[in-house]
Amino acid sequence: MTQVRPMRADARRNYERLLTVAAEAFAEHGEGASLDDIAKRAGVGSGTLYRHFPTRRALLEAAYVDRLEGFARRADELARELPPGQALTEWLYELCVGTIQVRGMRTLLGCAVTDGDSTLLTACGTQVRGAAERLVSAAREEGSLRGDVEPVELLRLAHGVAGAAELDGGGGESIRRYLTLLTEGLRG
Amino acid sequence: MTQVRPMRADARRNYERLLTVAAEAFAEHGEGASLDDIAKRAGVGSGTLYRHFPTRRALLEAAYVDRLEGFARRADELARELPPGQALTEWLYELCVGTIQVRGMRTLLGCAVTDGDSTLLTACGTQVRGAAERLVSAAREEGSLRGDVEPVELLRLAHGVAGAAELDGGGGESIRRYLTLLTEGLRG
DNA sequence: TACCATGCGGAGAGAGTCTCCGGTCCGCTA
DNA sequence: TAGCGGACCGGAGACTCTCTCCGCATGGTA
Repeated sequence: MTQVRPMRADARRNYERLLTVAAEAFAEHGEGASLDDIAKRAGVGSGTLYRHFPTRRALLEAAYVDRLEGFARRADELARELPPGQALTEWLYELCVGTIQVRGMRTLLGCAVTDGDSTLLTACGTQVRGAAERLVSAAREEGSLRGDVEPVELLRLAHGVAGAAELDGGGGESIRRYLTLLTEGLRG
Repeated sequence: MTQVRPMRADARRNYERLLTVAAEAFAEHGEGASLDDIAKRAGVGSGTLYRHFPTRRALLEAAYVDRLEGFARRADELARELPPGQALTEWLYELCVGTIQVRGMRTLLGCAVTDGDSTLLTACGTQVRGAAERLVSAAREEGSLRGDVEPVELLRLAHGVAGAAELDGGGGESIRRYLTLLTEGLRG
């Protein structure tokens, strides 16, 4: 927005390379992946990495914003394809799968669902929350979702379900199971 | 069990000191607390720390086994004091509170609920799972819990709920809310 | 072509982990 | 209660990772 001057060509190149490598590294080693190693694999000095991304968090966010935005878009797709209740369930499922598969994304999605302090993340957290709101209100209207659940509560519960499923080994079946329990409740 | 020879007095003293300090440090700084710092605060060299506890994990486990065992004992207390359904709910609540309050315990409880590779943890994980089983079967018999929930699933869900509540700020109210949603289900 | 701000890279300080081994001191025996 | 052997100690130091700093290279512009 306030990007007055465009990045120099070499800078832009390095920036992109870092993002690509970082996404791989975080997916592989989790969010603790070595930053110097990422720099090395991207063929740049560590100074360059830290200039573009002052903190580990900044890099993590930048590497995954597009996926986070992807979740938001996916919500609207599902809303078009399925009846509200199913769309919501399916979206939560995909959210959980994504959270587990891409190891570095766990925390990130968690934060996107909290009052963030990062502009970048806040922006796309807002998109995700917006998507959740649309799905939730449609499902409510249909009568398939209880009236008093806040969208953000649902997102946090999904995050929790992903955590639970991860303890199981993180397969899609575990996620489905825990989502079912959550949906239907535990009562006898 | 195969501890033929008792520890020498000074060794035992150091061991105990390390445990005390470690529990404090982990509670305060999370499981990433500096080990050398723990050694220093306990007044021993880092060599001593690593001799007693070869890995961070070993120390973390040793520092919290008693609390984990405490959870198991607490289950039986609650079973005596309250009707089965309530006892279960209350236990899960306390489990979540403990998980959040003692920062280092999060992962630990998670692992206690998975097929562990540590003898120490497996032992007390078994206690916790046993306690969960007793509460679950009582609640089932009473008819307040659906018949197809495995105790271990419940433990993992509780872990997830703690995660969700932590995103909220981790207050007791959040935990209660999420447990309620889980218990009653999300249906409209 | 020449200029210079933008951007680069990697040396190095700082913090943490973990090992190794010379030295200490506990606890047993006479 | 002195003396011995081995269990146990402590901290120096090698290694890894993070992050900063600054002399140097280079893309964009005139």
